[in-house]
Amino acid sequence: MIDLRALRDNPDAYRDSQRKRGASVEAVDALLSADADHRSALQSFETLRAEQKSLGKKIAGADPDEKKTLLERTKTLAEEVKAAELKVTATASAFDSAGKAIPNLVAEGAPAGGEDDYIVLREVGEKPAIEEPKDHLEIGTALGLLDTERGAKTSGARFYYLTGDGALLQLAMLNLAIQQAVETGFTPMIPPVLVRPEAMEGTGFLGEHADEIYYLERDEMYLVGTSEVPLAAYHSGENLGELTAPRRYAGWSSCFRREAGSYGKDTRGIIRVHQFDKVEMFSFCKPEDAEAEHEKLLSYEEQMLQKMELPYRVIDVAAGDLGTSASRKFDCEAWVPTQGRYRELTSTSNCTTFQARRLNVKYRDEQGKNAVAATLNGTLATTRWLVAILENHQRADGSVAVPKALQPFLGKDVLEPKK
RNA sequence: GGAGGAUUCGCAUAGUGGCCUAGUGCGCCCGCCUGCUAAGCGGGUUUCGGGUGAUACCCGAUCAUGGGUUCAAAUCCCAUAUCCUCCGCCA
Repeated sequence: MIDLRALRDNPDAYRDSQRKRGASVEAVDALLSADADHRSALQSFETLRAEQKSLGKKIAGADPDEKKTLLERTKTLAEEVKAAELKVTATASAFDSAGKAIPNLVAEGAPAGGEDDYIVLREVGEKPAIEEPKDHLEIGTALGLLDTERGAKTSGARFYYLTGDGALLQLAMLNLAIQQAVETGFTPMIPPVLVRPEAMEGTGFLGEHADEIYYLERDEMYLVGTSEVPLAAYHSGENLGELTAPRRYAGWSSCFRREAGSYGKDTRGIIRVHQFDKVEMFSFCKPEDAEAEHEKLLSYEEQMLQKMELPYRVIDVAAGDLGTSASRKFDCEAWVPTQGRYRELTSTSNCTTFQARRLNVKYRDEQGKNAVAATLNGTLATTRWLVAILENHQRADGSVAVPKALQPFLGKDVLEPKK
């Protein structure tokens, strides 16, 4: 939910933002007029209601004769109040949907345009020179790390088993991510992955992502596509107090995505799957600290990528490719040798107060007033990283070198083909 | 799956149709008193929205949520959610 007061003050900023996203500029004016309608309906209701209340008070203390005449009047008034209230309900819901139609205000520095209009901020690391590289599926299968055939047998396309050292490799990576998160002041969390509609709604995923989400109809619950959802909802309806430093959480969870509309895309291997595991960073902070916190989250992501010894680049995602809640987003993309291109491994978004306004997360500002907090999220490791690790660290003899940082967790420095 | 109980301000509680403008205690904030501290004394303290780009003032909503009854609902009725206790089933 955007800041309505800010929109009233400066509608042009929101029109510009919509333009940058390639979204509807008219939506801003639709919201403004819905707001005006709602406020005028609210005022007539409140006036009538005030009259009704004061009459009610008179009746309580009136003598019988007086009471009778007063009752005559209140009866018609009760009708009017009811009608006015109905109108308020209607304008409120129109206003509400008009409000939800507007995504977060795009940050000033973010590039305008669509998916391909990102700006490359930097490239880090050396792309490995591999003659005839094998892809991660071939390597993973040969080394007994990965079994997509049996995954499909059990659960269908886009499911897989991580087996043996493959399972250990993922656990090692996620453990390292949690360890790093704890060292940098995050509280580790293992959250619920089934959530109620309010949690999904509050994080803004039921809008554009609705098709992507698994829904359990019998229980009215959703399977989360990221632990961002339960982490954001963790403090919903709460006041976090002074919030002198960002409140940071690192969630470890399985993530579930329907991948509707991606038929034929990335069907090979585990680049795009229905279920994967992830360590996700999530911060609550003061709005004025959000930009600095965003840089921090990005730097933690880069630290993890460097520990995995992966060549990567950082992109500043264009406005049209931002999620509903994000005002700015940086992705880190790792080099994938067999594809000859960079693929997204992490994504960090600054949601400013957009998400927190929906979830009703507040803090106490310097004047002691309640104000809406800012939220940010970022990826620290996911199953997809295994793709980049296997492909970049493959060696001519068919083995895969284990990044130094993972060796203590894995107990070995190389993954050999099984004999 | 079944039976019962609960849900009121940050916390604990009072409140069974109009005198509830929701009381009290704790906590918190301001002040007084005190050579310090504690105690004591006085005052303030739900949240959200509108009037209204306003620390004052006025109005409305808010007693888990949504409906209903009524001129009038924290209070009565219905549904839902959550928590607790017990019974059944069970990985």
